[in-house]
Amino acid sequence: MERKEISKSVLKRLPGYLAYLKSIPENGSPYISATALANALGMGEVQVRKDLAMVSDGGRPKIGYPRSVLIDDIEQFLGYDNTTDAVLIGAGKLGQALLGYSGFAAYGLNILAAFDVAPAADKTEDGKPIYHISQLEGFCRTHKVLMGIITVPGEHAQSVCDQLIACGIKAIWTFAPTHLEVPANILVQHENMATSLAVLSMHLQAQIKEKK
Amino acid sequence: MERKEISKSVLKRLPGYLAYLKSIPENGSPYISATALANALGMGEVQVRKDLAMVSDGGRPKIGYPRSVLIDDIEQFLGYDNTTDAVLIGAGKLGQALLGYSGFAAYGLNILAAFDVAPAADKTEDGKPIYHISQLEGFCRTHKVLMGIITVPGEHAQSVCDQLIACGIKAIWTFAPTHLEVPANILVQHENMATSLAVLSMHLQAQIKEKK
DNA sequence: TCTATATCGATTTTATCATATCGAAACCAA
DNA sequence: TTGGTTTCGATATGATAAAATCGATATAGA
Repeated sequence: MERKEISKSVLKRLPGYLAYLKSIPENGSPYISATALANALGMGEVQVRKDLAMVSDGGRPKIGYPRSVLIDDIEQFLGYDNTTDAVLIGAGKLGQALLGYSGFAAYGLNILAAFDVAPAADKTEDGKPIYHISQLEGFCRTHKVLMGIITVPGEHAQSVCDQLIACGIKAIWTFAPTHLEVPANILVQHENMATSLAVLSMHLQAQIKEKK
Repeated sequence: MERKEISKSVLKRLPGYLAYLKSIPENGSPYISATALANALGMGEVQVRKDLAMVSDGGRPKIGYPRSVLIDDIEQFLGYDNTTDAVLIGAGKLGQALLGYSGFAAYGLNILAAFDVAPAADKTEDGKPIYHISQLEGFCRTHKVLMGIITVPGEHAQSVCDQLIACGIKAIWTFAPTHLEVPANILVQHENMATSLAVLSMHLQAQIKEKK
């Protein structure tokens, strides 16, 4: 399967398919059709079929896709097979929650260490080291880290972000509720709680209004 | 300002504007133009202007929008002015991180209490009560809670989700990495870490490839 | 007072994504 | 073998959002 240009919206749906495919019990048919997937996830079957066609070519009429092949194809496409290393800045509650979440391994993410301005301990409960922020650059250079995760309060996010970029980081995953200014070749993925809340809040308002 | 139909993509951008507007120091001009906002956030000025026109009409040529009025208008539109109550299920690390995050108040979200199958304590450090899951329904009914936050492991998410709906919940914010099956009138907002990671991972792969 | 300029607001164009339709391939049953 | 059914894959249509363009208006400065 050669790589094609892929739209971001397709990309965002792939993890959903993957999660569902993995949740299917081992017994039962080793095949799964795009139609079945669509029904299970409540989506249009055409869309699912198109998405799958982007990343795999194991589909056969009347049969569907072999489940294991499909899983492998999606994982390979998403890069879950070769793990990427990351550092985390801000060992507060959220930071520690992320550090302790073992599920990231399945997505090919490996958080090597955490950094903080005032480390409360030198290791997390799970044994991940916590260093002082001053050691960040040295660590990133020696381990060739390309991804940084920001879990500091909003007012320090930009400064941390600048430091990460200075350390050679190319991709940033931020949980801080502020806009980050970065050069063009750096990708910032903003995990935006405020956005989600806005959508939810909107829905509730509409519901309440409707009831009247 | 009467309410218009608004697209979800506009809705998702509003919190960004709001955060930036609030970050501007109090001194300086009390006015801000759509053009200035666009430059600051690295967006197209037309898009910003259109978005602002949806929620406010205080814009004047050559002047821009009065900052305070604009902030109020966006907040009112997003419903940040009247707080909504919520319950949180799953008092693990992530759950506690969310419980302890004081920033939600600014978004009009008030987490009343947490529930768990095995509460480790009866209160969080911040004084929020943690109850056994069996008390969920009674609590929701008496407090007329409409929003539920799910921070349990994936394998229990669907069951928790069903319970919440049975309690009269209308909007669900889930951090579990699984698809949730719900009736049509219930809104599920999936805070999808896997999706974010896919986007980041994709970017890194492209970067590495490019270098060769 | 008058002109120039910055900005808003509306309209049109373009691009992107989602949905619908159609032919081809593969299995199943008669 | 043959017809029917299911499913894939490709093409075409439609909807939605982003971008570009243009006129109108209010302020600043001459």
